[in-house]
Amino acid sequence: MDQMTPGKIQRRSGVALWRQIADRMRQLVSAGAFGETGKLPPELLLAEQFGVNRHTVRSAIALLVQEGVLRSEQGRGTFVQARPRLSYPIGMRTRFSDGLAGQTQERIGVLISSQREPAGTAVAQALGIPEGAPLIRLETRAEADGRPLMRSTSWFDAIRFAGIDDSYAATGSITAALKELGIEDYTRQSTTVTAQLADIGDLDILRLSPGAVVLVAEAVDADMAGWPIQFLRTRFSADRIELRIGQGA
Amino acid sequence: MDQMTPGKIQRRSGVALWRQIADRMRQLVSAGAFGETGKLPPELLLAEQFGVNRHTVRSAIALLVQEGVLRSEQGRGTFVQARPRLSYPIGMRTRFSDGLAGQTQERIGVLISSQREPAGTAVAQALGIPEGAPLIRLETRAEADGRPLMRSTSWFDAIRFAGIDDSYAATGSITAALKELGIEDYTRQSTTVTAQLADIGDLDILRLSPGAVVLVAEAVDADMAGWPIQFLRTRFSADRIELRIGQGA
DNA sequence: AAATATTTGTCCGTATGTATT
DNA sequence: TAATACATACGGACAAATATT
Repeated sequence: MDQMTPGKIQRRSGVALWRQIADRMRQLVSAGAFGETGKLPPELLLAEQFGVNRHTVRSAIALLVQEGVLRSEQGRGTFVQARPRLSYPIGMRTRFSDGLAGQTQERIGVLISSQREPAGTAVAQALGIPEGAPLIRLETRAEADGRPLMRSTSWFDAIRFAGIDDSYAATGSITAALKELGIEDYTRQSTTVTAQLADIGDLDILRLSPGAVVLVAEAVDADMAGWPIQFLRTRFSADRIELRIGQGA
Repeated sequence: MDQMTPGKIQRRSGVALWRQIADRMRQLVSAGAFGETGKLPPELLLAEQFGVNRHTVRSAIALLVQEGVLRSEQGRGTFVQARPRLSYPIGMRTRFSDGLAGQTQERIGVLISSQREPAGTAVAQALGIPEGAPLIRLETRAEADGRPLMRSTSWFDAIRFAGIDDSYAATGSITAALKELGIEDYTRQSTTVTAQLADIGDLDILRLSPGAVVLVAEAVDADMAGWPIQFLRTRFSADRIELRIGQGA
């Protein structure tokens, strides 16, 4: 498939032309079209390729500039601003901090909220505990390069892991928090990956705009004896990340 | 997160209200809201919850009916039509036919097109061959339960695997086609997963509507000696599938 | 079995938003 | 900036099919 070919835009599809074009251009940018220089064709040429008026292309570019994907300079042109996708390894020893080491400068894990709640059906099954058992649920967000990258919801046994919310808040890392609670090591037991349109919470927490895509990974971690210790659901901003399986992960 | 809460709809966002509502309802359906019966609240109630007119909700429902997600019956109500997500295992021995065995009735692999082309940078690197080396590219589509589930582009060394297009067309299976060419067994070497909005080709081949999401898996298969034999890029309709890693995959 | 209430399907007209010229 | 065409969204009214009493 020729990635440079803009492709036809669909009218009366319920999505405004300028938004369709913005979505397509976001794709093109993350696919590395526009080459080394990152310079986009002039607006008039883009308008012609998409088969729309220049005003419509300008609306699309305005959104992408606001998102930080593009940068416009009067008289010079429009340029790609975004960095390449981060590569997130998934495997037996999946850990956020290790996985992205070397790919990004600052990495910050922030505790958004924590609360106690009884185990629902899905979580209880994943953790191998009775339904209704007391759990601690952590809502966290992680940033890379100064922008939100993913948000996670994780569930722990409230008795065995009492105080993990405070430990996480202090360390900003699940691995470190578990270590404070006596878990020296753990492994990933299973991971399930799906993809969706970003929901309202994603738009807010990950600072996305409507129509953005999120990768959703649900995983179970177990201690070295094989007992499940946490169930977590992580939502990644799909534009910024790829999940890598195998290859020494 | 309360899955039943419709969430706020944004006006003037470049996405029509009926499409935002359709996207949200598609999510709710695949999250298993609407319970065992699969019966949706009446249009008037939905309209009230979303804060729009009944006609707007009807436009959203009309799209989902056309997609096969919902089914409307005059006088009775509107019901969930979609089946649960298929679960696709990713691991050393990933194979389409084995992976989905037992989950779906009919499974058909169709050859859309094939052609010879020189190796591009990415493919050459993945297959460990010189750039510009002759390749055979296969475009295929697979259906499950009578609806398109995924489409794949795969690249093979044109010399070693001459005639694989005919073999695939005849058998409808990569595994079978490779066996005809003397490859008795092979393993998955690596997989990379991303997610995007469906592009024009996806909309056409997978029969999706604009705003749909696709899971993209890029993988390298190697023979038992560890030599790469194929590079493939598979695009799954994200609504219909989840990728499962670990757990005996 | 009959009357009533619910729920989806269709039609009208009008106001606003989007895209082009 | 203004004029035009079309898509989107709303409100109301009624018909048709089904469910309830």
